[in-house]
Amino acid sequence: MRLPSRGPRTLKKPQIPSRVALLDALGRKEVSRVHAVREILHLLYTMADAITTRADDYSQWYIDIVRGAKLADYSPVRGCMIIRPNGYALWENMKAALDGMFKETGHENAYFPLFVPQSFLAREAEHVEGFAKECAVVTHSRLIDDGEGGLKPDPESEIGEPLVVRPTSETIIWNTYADWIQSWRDLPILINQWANVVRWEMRTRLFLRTMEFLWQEGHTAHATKQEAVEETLRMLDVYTTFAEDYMAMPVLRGVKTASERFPGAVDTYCIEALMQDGKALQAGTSHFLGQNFAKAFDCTFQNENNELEYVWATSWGVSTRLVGALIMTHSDDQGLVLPPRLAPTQVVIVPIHFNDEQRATVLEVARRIEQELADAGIRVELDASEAQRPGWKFNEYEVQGVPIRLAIGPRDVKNENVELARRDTREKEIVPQKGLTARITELLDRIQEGLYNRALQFRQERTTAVDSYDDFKAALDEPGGFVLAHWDGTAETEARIKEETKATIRCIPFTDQLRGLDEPGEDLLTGKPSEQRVVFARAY
RNA sequence: CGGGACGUAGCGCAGUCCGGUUAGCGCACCUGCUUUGGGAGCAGGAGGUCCCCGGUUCGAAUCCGGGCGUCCCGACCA
Repeated sequence: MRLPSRGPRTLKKPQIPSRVALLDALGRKEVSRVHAVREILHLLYTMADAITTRADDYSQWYIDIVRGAKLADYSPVRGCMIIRPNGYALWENMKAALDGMFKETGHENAYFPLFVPQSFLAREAEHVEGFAKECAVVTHSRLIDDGEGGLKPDPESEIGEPLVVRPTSETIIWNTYADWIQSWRDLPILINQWANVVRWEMRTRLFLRTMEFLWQEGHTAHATKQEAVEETLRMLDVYTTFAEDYMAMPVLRGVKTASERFPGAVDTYCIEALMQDGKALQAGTSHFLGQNFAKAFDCTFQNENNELEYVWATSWGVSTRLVGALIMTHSDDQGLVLPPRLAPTQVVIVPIHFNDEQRATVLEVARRIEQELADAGIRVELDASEAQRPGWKFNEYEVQGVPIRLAIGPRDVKNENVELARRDTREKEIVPQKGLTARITELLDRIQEGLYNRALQFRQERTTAVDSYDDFKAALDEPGGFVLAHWDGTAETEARIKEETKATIRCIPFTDQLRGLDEPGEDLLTGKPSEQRVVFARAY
């Protein structure tokens, strides 16, 4: 049973069956029972107020979290979402951390156009094939009265060559790089852009799959293959560090198989995370593009030996999908759980008082603590609003995933204590005001580490190595998650396994992650030789 | 694209079968009082082109025709 949560929602909950449907199900003579059934359902739908549990319905739980924590709304545009301040603050914190790491590794930010001439997209054969089916295309520049009180594109205003709303920017960027690069002295070019992209998708899942999303895309140009490959792997390392140190989300690193590769890439590397429902989520990708785009856009340079060579390329990106990954890695049935390093608010203070006199003394202490924490660089918020009562606030901040909550009431003022509640374990304790800042600084670190360890343990419990197809199928259901198995390297086998089990090869992992399991073997299905195990999973 | 359901206040719904007071209920919202250590109580209040167009009728949320939109299942996609 799914129950609606508090507050306005545009989301349609499952609807109570109509009278007609119930009459069909129960029989035409059961009119009174039909009324009773609908009455009961109606009561259940309106009286209770909870986030759907993960065990009950995982995808509904996810939607309840996103909406309950006010991260995003559905929009009037099908397939698009509205990122609310809470969700955007998370993305901003991710951006800030990543942007710093990009700068540290020598990258600069720039901005390229939203619109890509249609002909650009057609230049690289695999690239077109990969993206052509999901492009939004602009063909007109003007609206006119349609004579029926509405508007329509002015047929007179049809623009010459249609413009594609960028699904990714390789083409327009390489068209530009071709102008910028003549000599080996112009290389490398290390550019990143923060942007939105549009991919015309059928299904929507907030943050995980929407038509428009926000991301960063790095595009680099190099003089040698080796340098480009090194860059590709360097950025994969940056993503790994970000995922593990900031998001507290362990990831597997590896390279994609040919069928999962980015259209136009020579090699696609990825980090893969495991969500709580046992499904894998690609959390970031880094592509070695070889000379494919350089050739498509005739981008050459003269090397030190006065020879003309094509430029070597990389591109790499992460998107607002990471917000979805964050949710599904840590959150519980009470709501969002955020790692302190990314939490927009790390500590919330809730004052409790029964009269004006108490209000004054409680707030005085609360403000002093707020100031001390802020001075220590902690993101702290004092909620002194009288619009809601303390109990309501407790719940609200729990749903929103604030890592630490402090409650201060008259009792605490008198005893020079505060009540400290941590979101990750839901433990509460009374602690002295003295030394509070140091305690909280240390606790935030411990929470960050604890979340990572919990997620890592979860992943380890759901990573299985198997050597037979029967075991493989069993492991996908129980315990689920990542299944390490041998594969003969052919697309045919990969496709057949996908067809039969819905599992795909998430990556061919770097072998340092396969401690003790890096022996060669034989393919599950065909028995043909395999150099190493690959990671299978059902995926988002 | 095929099959099914739905469209009434910000949200969730009742009322429609069988046409007839001023279209109701819960949540949310506004005002006041009492409250406040885990989603407060009471009282008062505001909020509606009943998806749109046309028809039948003395009278349409309700019946009829057409249109639009949304959701679910399948197909497709990842």
